Amino acid sequence: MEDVASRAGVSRALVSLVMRNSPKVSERSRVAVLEAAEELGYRRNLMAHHLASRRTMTIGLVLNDLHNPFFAEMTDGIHEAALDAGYRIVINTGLRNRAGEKAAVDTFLEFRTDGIVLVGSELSADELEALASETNLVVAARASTADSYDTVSIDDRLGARMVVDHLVNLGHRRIAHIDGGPGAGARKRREGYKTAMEQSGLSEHVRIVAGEYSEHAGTAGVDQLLSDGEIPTAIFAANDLMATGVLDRLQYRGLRVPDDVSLVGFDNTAMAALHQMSLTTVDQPCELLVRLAARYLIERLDEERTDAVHELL
Amino acid sequence: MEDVASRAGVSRALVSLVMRNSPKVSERSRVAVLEAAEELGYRRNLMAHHLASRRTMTIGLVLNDLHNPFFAEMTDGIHEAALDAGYRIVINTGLRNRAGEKAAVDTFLEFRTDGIVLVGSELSADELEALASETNLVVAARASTADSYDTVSIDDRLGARMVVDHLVNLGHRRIAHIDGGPGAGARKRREGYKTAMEQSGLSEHVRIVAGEYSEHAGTAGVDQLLSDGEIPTAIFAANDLMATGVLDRLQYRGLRVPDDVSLVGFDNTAMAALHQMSLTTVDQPCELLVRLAARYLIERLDEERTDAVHELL
DNA sequence: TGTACAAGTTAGAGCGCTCTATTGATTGTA
DNA sequence: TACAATCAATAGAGCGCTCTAACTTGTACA
Repeated sequence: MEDVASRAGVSRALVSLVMRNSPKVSERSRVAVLEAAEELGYRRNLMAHHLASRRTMTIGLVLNDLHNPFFAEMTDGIHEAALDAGYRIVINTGLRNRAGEKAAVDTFLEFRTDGIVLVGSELSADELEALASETNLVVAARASTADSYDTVSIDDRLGARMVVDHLVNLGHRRIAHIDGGPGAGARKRREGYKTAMEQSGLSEHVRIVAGEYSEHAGTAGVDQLLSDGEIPTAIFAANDLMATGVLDRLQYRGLRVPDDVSLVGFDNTAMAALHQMSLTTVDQPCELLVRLAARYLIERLDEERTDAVHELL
Repeated sequence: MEDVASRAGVSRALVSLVMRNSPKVSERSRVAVLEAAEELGYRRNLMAHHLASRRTMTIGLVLNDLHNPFFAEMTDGIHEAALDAGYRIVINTGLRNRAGEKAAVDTFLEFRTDGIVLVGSELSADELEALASETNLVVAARASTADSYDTVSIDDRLGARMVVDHLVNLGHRRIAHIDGGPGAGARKRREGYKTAMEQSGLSEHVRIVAGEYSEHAGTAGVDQLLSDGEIPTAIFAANDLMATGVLDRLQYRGLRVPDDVSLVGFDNTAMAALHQMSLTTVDQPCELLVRLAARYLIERLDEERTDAVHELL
């Protein structure tokens, strides 16, 4: 910066102003500085910039599992929303386990990103509280009423109920559920399923198989459902990724969908829309979810809002 | 750090040593410092750390398109390889266009990541050279002979030839190709297809439809193939993501796969293995590709190798 | 008792930038 | 012509850490 300054015949401070697009620089100086920088191949050092300004203009995005298209689909929306507000996004993946998620979060805390957006977090309520006390936090796709961070989520319970109602209307009674284990929203989907079954007078048919948000859990779930007891006429998989595994396994075992067994997923990923899948599923408005998440975080950053917002879609 | 130091009854420098796990700190001091840090909720500032040490121990990973499972599948491998060597990974997506990729790269350059791994880059040879002169660079899934950066890639031409040979062996003659446009390796796959067709005496049946590495290009490609001329008996899609679109569209148009039309993809993503897809495809050893990429970058960083390595799988 | 050496610790400069307060030049107004 | 107001530019301290070189201790040995 010193070199650029002397080459342009100005002070170091002025170079700094030019690099930050300050309006109070004469056109003449601006051009001189930019030319000098170009000639010297100067590129400002973000480390130093951030250290001195105490802002990084960067948002850390932690995605639970990049293998799940649901998360991949979220990146575009948040990228745009952030860019519009002058922020940049850096992504890290939780590798679908809490330790991985913590490591991802720690990276961002040490990098001092201005805020963090967690999508589909598996952290406990206490851990989220602790995190919120250290940075600006928005949690997407996982509801909460905490007052130290914002959340944007969908009504998982309602979604599950819609699935059950839909299947019941089609005449199904033996409706099984393969759950999402520790996954975000999984508990509520399970509870929603259970409540809806009971309210439809199908308590005796409630059948829940333990799983997680992965394809493999879907295949394993099918094996378990077929190995003991009566074969259900419909399966409600806790998310689309799992449903993919379920579909695959059912066909492998010689069962046709939907002729022999009906299948419903959750998330409405692009995958579900494919002809060869034609999966009935519950739509999660990814795009909206993530745009709102970005907006709330930016509100915290730019308008210094501190009271929590909780939006349930 | 000053506060932690005085609370632990040591100097700031010692706290720094503890934070960096230096071996030359007595157990007594280490414990005292860690306790003090814990009590004060101290977390070292990576910005300052990196500024002072001139190392970030971070590798920037630029993935061309997160929607493509091929890229998502690469993250796990590189994460592990990096972690083993004490580096961390930060991801950015190129949003499948050059401007987006440049922005992603610029972020990393300004952050001063120790090196950058580009997967499926669409940048020009000149741009890559320029980039390599500013940082340590490894390019995966895109071959080159440049001597300023390393590459790890597969033989796209051979892959394409294998596809054609396979289809010819099945008796196909009207084999069409929907290409990957500006995508990494797309040109070579196209050329490989063309050469193989010619060598099989099928020059007159060479038919290439312009596309790109996206699902939508697959559907559009099918529409074009069906709208004019004779319907091909086999379609070679430049990658699996495209093949998904092709499959979807063929079924929509009432054509069965493989009964009416054979389909082959490229990449061997998890998607292709699904029963309802059962896609014939060309395997790209993602895991290996990315592990080697990480290894070569780390060699540059830790062993200060500067001559280029080019590995063709 | 003195010296040598290793292990543990520390002072202080420096990494590359920003930001506040201040100066100097220019313009507008009484 | 004098003074205030405005704009552009700058000096210099400071962001939170690392790193070199120097300084203490404690132990071993002559």
